[in-house]
Amino acid sequence: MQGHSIGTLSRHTGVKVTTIRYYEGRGLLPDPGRTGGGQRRYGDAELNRLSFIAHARQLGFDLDAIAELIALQETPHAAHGDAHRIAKDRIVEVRDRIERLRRLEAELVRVVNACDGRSDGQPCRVLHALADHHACEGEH
Amino acid sequence: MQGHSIGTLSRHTGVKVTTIRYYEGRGLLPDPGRTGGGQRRYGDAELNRLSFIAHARQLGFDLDAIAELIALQETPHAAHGDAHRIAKDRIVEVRDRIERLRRLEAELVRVVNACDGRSDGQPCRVLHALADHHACEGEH
DNA sequence: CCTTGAAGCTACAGTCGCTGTAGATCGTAT
DNA sequence: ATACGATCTACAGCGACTGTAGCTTCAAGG
Repeated sequence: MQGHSIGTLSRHTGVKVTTIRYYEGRGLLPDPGRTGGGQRRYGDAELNRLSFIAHARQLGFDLDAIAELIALQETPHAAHGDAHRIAKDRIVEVRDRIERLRRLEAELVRVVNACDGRSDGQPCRVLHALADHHACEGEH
Repeated sequence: MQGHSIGTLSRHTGVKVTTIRYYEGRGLLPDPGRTGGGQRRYGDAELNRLSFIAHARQLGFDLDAIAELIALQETPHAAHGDAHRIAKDRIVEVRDRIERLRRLEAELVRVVNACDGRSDGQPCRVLHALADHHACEGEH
């Protein structure tokens, strides 16, 4: 039977079979053709779309954003601004997340250093430091 | 009636009322005393524990790790090594996450730059760049 | 004392993005 | 013809909550 099976798509994209079916249910992939026995068969267009979805997911776009990007692909007009907006929003999100994680790291280091190197009978300072939010510099 | 209501605890810790009840169900908070009418009343010990949980959550510990940390608090012996291990594991996780996000940011910037500044009638390069994983430097 | 309105109660469904299961059927190589 | 892996549907479960419905209780004002 011609076309790619769902497993072939999975192997090519690294997206699990169950996840592909889930994407179909979410409307991110069109209903594919079926064999006489009811198994899905895909063409290259579906393979490309799935690659697009997989890559966008790896970049942290959520499925709604990806659906929006796909819709933009279908209507090439006026897609410029919108696609940029979505991608730029994502950059802002990522930068924000990096910043917060950096503060987190500093705080965790503080917590661990509160006790490191000691091994006397005292209760561990790590636990105390965790309870004590006031010692944090800046919010997180 | 003496003691803090669940709403008071919520206000002091920033943890939502429903979340406090959820923590109770998960065993992170003990079953509190109740008024004659069945409402929860808390003492300062519970308030402190909830603050601990809230702070640890902000630092990204999951509820299982927090349960483990609480158990360590109850048995001060031998808690040193374990508490340090948990916290240090978390630092490693956070650093790893920062690194991956940094690669992500670079990739997103690449995607946006693929088109930025142009506004002719061409289909947007952002969408093309998103489909094209091969152009990524390094994995993500 | 009585009313009112906010706050609390339980129980359960929904969120997101899958993942895992059960039990059946299909496709293909030998 | 048979065996065996791949695929099918349908649904439950994950983590960490959040939201809803339909109640009851508490505390303050009149």
